[in-house]
Amino acid sequence: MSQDTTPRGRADDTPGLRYTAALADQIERRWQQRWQADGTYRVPNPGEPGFDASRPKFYCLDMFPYPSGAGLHVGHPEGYTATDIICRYKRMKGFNVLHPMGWDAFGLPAEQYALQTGIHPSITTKKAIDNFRRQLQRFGFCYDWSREFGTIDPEYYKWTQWIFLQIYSAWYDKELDRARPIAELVHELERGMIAVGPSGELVHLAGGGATPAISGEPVGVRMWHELTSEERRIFIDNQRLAYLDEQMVNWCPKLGTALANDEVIDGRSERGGYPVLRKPLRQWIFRITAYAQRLLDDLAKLDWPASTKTMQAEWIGRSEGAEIDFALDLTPFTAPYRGDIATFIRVFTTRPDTVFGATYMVVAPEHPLVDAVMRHPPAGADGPALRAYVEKARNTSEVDRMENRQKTGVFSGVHAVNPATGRPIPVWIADYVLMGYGHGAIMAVPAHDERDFEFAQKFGLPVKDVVYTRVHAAIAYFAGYANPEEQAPERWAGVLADMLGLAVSSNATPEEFPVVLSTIRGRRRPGADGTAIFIDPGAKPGSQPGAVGQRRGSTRIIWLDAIEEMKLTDFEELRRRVAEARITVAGGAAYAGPGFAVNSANDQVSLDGLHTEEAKAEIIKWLESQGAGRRRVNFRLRDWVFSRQRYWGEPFPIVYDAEGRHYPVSESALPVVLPPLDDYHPVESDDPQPLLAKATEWMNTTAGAAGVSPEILPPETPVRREANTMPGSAGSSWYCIRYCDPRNSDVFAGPGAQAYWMGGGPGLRAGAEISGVPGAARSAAVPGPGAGVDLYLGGSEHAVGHLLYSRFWQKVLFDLGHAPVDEPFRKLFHQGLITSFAYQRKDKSIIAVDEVKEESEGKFIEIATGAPVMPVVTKMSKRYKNVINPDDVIGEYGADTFRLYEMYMGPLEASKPWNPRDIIGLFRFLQKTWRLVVDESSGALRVGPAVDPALDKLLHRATAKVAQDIERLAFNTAIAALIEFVNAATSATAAAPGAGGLAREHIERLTLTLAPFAPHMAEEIWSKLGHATSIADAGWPEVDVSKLVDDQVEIPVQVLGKVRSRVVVPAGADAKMIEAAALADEKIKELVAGKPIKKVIVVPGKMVNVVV
RNA sequence: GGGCCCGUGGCGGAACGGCAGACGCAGCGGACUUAAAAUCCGCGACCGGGUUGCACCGGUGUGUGGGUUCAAAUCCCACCGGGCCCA
Repeated sequence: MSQDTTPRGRADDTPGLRYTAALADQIERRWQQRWQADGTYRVPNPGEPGFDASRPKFYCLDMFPYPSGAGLHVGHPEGYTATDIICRYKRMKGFNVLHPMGWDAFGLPAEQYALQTGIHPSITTKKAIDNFRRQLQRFGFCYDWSREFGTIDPEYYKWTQWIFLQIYSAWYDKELDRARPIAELVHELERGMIAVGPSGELVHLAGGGATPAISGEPVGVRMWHELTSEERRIFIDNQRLAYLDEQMVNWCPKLGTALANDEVIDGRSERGGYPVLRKPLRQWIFRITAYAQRLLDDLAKLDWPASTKTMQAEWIGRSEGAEIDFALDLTPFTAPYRGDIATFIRVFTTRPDTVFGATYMVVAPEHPLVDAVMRHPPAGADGPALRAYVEKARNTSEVDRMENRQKTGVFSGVHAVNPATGRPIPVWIADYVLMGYGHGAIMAVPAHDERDFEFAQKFGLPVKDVVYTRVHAAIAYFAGYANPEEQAPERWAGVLADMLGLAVSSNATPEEFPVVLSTIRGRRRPGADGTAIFIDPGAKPGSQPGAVGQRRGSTRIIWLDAIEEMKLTDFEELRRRVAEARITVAGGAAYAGPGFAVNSANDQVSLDGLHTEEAKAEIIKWLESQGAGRRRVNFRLRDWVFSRQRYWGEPFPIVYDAEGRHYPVSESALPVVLPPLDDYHPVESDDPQPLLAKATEWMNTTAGAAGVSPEILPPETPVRREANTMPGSAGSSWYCIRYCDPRNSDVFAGPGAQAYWMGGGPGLRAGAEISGVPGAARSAAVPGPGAGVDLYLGGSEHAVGHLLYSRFWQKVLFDLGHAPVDEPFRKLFHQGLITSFAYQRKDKSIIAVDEVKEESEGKFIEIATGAPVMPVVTKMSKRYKNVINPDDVIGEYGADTFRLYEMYMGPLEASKPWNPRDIIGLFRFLQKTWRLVVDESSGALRVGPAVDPALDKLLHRATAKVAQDIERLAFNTAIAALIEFVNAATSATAAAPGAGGLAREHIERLTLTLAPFAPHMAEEIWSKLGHATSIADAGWPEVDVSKLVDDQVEIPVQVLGKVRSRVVVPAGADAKMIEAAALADEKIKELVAGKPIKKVIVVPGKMVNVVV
């Protein structure tokens, strides 16, 4: 207990056994020790002594914490208390409950601390863990601490490295749509079932390897036996799910480290303000994109918050469209260099229907064409300007480039040919196109893409309409068919406005425009011809006389304004704009939505008049026939860069030979243990160098010493270890599996343990059976109810990162036959943020709570200036001095009160402010409960002889409500129900002082119902009741449903929806009886007297509404 | 700019489309006490009528404006305000 707090409820004449903070502390510590000594919360695995196979399983997981040096804050126990309550409840309901805890302990803060102090991160981390564990245990959570581990434990990260090797040794078979071991790929290559395509891609040969020599294999396809060993190696490496590639990193030479995007501000490091360069670095990358479709599809079977699913779906970002090849005009290049340059630019577009409107192209500064252009600047390019631009752009982070307010770019000097129009279009280089998306190049359709439009406006590039909205189409029709009278300077705009108004309000299609125009022409006799078009579908006929006229009047003004916006001088100009396909420019913004294709025809294909979806299908068909494009699904999801240039992470089980070829460390040599460093200062260097490279002795070794199998490399071969380490998300991507079997030293988790805790129970087929069963694998193991973690609780900030990576690892392990399910977390829940009060100045800046005083009731001023400030709710922050330390709160009230308070604050998912004033209410509740059942001076139970039937009903109802509310994670209302009962029981026993207290039966039931929320007090009372075993093992009290209903119910009676009276009827009364009772009521009779009763609505047991 | 979520007493919050404000805090009143603390009991949205004061009666109330419905805090539309995510 900290010294600066005052325990509650202490006074001179306090009875010795009043529930004070001191007593709470004594009770809580005593039981915590007892639970630990007895192993109360240890959960055996299948096959272990004490395991009861007849019980269903419940796996409840908290997102494990990063143990920071600052210790727990009040946000941690919120989620942990919630899961603790559920787990205790489920256990009482007869489940085998797995509820583990551990540490996500690799990470930057410990490394930075090491840099300042020279203390090894493992020392600081272990200290932080000890502190976290102590704090958590003080809450009395029912974790099975025997399963605890940290991601930094070599016995754990051995298996993290092992999983990396599984991913490294796997490839994705697109035919079977699952990952398979590389060995199987080699086998199929050898048998001729798979061959290598012209650009090194994998080609499945129909008919297998039986007749590889017979014609039919595509040109350029080579068989395995035709490849050199080096070619084979490159092919295999390109198929791996973990592969090496160059990726740009934000390298800060001064800090000697790579920085995350958000650590770079305006090209300088956030810390220190040193220059940051974009440098390519060879890094390990996971081919998560191979799983994009499955990661998207499988969201459907998860019980997750809809918002989180949406975020993942958007992150994966599936879009359907086409890949289109634009031939390059190579004439500007001098002849000898032409062979050096690709003959076309490939783009991905979601709007192939707009290809006729592609008036220029843009490639990213990193695009291969740019390198070619810089090597041999073509005639039309400004070489120096081009180099300067590319240089600058390549050193700007993607985030900065995307935020780019002003479009920048430079002409490459090259032209491409639009395959649809056959016309040459210029190719520009601009940083608003990213190399990472599509193919790093776009066809620019300025009329129908916002960014392309901006760019075209800035550089004076042509804009061509190829999609019309209904309005555009109507304008074009008018331009073509207006009669001379309607073209008159004083009339054309008015007629056009009427036409647009009618076309839009009637949803007219272009074919109907002639009717629209003729209707307009005859509008002096509106509606006379009875055309459907004229009738406004929204207006109720006859309901509002004049409405149609008024509507048309105001509509006309709106359209006149719109026409004026287009700044047209006269009808001739309108006609010219339409002819030049430049209506969009006049509108001042691109139109990116769907519409009707226009100006989109060549000799072979015409999209004109087709709606966007039809136009897409039509143009793709044509492009495919020309060999210039194909249908394509594209994902926004990028492959996962898995290397970090840090020290405090898992080392890779990989070594390189002198030629830079990589080899895996064999399983038997794992773990590859992180070597100590003399000091943790990075080396200042322009050349990106991971920190681990400083451990030179460890770095430079031999294949044998590193543990590479002699079958792949002779033991004496000198090798260099991989100097990068894995990211923080490595260890957290599979910890949920390890908890099933945390001490297993033979496998990452035993199949039986996994099948029980992660699978659908013991009945689910073991993982080993799944491996190598093509096609059948996934359908056989679609997780049913109970598959995966049954409840995973943690903050929504992990909605994409951690939660997506874990799903990916789980799927890989599943595909390879190592895991029984392909989704780790069946049900997910996010607890809300706990905020705190602070104060805000007039200028909206936040001021710390200790710099403010309350001048008068509800009026706060800043002490330094006397200026008034407003109380606001913000995140807890050291800066605002509004951080709450759980240790202090427990010292003042005890852990049971803390738990109750956090659960009572509001709905679990809502963010809610910590209000110290409110805690006392929950402390009083516990005190009252204690007083109700325990004599404060003797400590004996206050047991009354008789069961009070009224209380009996109330208590059964409370138990039922608490159970119901726990199931739906509504702890605040569950606690309210408990408070209500205790209040009622207190009144009842006070009213009958002779009776002595609650009946024993009631004390038991109340204690059991309270147990999940306030386990220490419940355990104390439970033992006073004479039970020798823990209340954790007691059964949840049965509810007698007959006690949940009353004989008589009071039903409100409404007249015209307002409550006017109430009638008492028997509980089971049917609608007729209730209606009769309601109509017989004096007040109701009076109110409806003289009025005919039109209708009586009766909701049995609920209410009556009389309509007169 | 786009998407999602949320606006209920002085505060935190309750409320399967069916009695708005459960429960807690703060406040007020009473009991107990020499007194206080603690405890126990009670009151608690607003306006009007009524009454010495109650009781009671009528009306208005869930950010604003509309709509659907016998009935709306709850469903739909628009707006205002706040939050989160993406850009």
